Amino acid sequence: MSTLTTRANDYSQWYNDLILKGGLADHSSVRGCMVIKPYGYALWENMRNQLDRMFKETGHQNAYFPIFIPKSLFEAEEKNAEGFAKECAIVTHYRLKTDPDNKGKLIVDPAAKLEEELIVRPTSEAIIWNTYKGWIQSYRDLPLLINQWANVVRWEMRTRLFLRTAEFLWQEGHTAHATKEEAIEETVKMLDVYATFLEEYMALPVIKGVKTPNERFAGAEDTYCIEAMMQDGKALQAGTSHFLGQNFAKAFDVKFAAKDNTMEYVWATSWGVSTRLIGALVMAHSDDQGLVLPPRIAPLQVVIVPIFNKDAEARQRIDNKAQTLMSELRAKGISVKYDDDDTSRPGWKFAEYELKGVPVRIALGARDIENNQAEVARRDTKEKASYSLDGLTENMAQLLEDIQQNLYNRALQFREENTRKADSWDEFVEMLDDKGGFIAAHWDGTSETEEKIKEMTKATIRCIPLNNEQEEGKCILTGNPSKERVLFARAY
RNA sequence: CGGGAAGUAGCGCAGGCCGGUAGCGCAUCUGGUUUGGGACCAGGGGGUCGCAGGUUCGAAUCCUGUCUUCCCGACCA
Repeated sequence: MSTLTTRANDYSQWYNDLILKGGLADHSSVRGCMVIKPYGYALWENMRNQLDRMFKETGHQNAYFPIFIPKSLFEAEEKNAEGFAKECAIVTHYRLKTDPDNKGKLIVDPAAKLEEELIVRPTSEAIIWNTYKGWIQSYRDLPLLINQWANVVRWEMRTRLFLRTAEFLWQEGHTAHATKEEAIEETVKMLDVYATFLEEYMALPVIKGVKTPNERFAGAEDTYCIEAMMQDGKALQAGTSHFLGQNFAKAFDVKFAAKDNTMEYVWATSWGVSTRLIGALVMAHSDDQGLVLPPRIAPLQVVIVPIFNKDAEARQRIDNKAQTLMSELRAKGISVKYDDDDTSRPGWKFAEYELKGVPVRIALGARDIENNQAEVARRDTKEKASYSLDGLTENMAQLLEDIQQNLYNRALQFREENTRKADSWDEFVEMLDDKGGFIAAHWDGTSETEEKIKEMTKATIRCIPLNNEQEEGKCILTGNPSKERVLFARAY
């Protein structure tokens, strides 16, 4: 019987409790690395499968590149290398040997030093563009649309389960195009894919936008992003899509023969989302009773809990009905579990499945069978209602859709309520400290001002929203002229 | 890398100041009664107290060193 920390009491602790007690992941004995447990991994698989489908529908293919990147390749694109240099794990040796001074222990064999160090990939542009050089000769080879599902390592100072771990799972798309326009189009297209996925499957509304130069991916010309709002009013960058220009093509000398027989550098994009999305999901929808998972990606959509009593015949009737119901639901493509485990009681199960965020719970007892009904509880609102057993399957399919929609609406409403305009510095600071959330404010467009605001308030420019309304105004800090508002927030 | 906390049974913790050979709750196992919101009774099992030294007749406890993890900052998806 575990009690969860409440959101109001300690939001961070609540988040940690949910991940650990909800069975999504555990800390491991490796600093900053987590073990993703079956339930968490099932969630990731559902997300991954859907994204993978969407990538393929937009013409991409999967491939796999090495986890190690020779240092000389890694440093080829200077800005990219610089950006990641301070958080890289590096392989320097390839062999251990027994310690002559300490039986049973191993030491790194100094004789097995590598000629050239290998970088454990923090991102794969380098190794991929080094490979693309051999794949691209002509405009006929373009566009090249590749995605990879992989793990990467970033040696972060401070880690948090799912939100920032030293090793994480992600996908990284790496595409090559003949023209700048086409590459930009791809960048935006994939941003849209991400936004669609988050909104339709994760029930999480996002703001699409462009990063300021300060926040741009190392080596990119432009970084597009989707930003989501968590329940504590902080922003979370949920995905990025980069227009890389010709930076990597130049660094790795990837040219193609154009139709007019001239040699040109290839245009590139890269885009990714990671297991961080699971953190976003948890922080956006869950409550003090546990996880709340959107039906479309929940590992388990419906759980049937039988309420038995001493009456063996009644037990048989309940069991039969539950089995029938289960196969009907499965036939409709709904994932369902019948929990007839006799070692724990109904009340325990109710609490457990609430903790796990299962969207719908059906309780079935002798009383229900007699009345030809079932008690249905939805996780999002915790409402309970009696449903007739006739047509229950169809109603459950509809209920799952309703829950999906409700979660989205709720998150959208929350974001709208917590998005404000600030027109002066005092107002800006007050809103930030008082309410948090997104603040739309004028900014003079300089990195210096952005840095200063960050230092003073810890708020960063999350993005310049796409299709942003143009409006004359004055920078909240400097008073210099500005043509549009940008979105500020404190962020994860 | 700075600041804080913690390592004792699977999990959560007490014991430590005042040294005497380890305890509580949950979980687990056995038997039984139960089952509409985290059941109850009875019995049982499980720990070289993070690691290495030292002090002592004797160390979870005192001393020295060391490792690790977590939390808060700076860095980042």
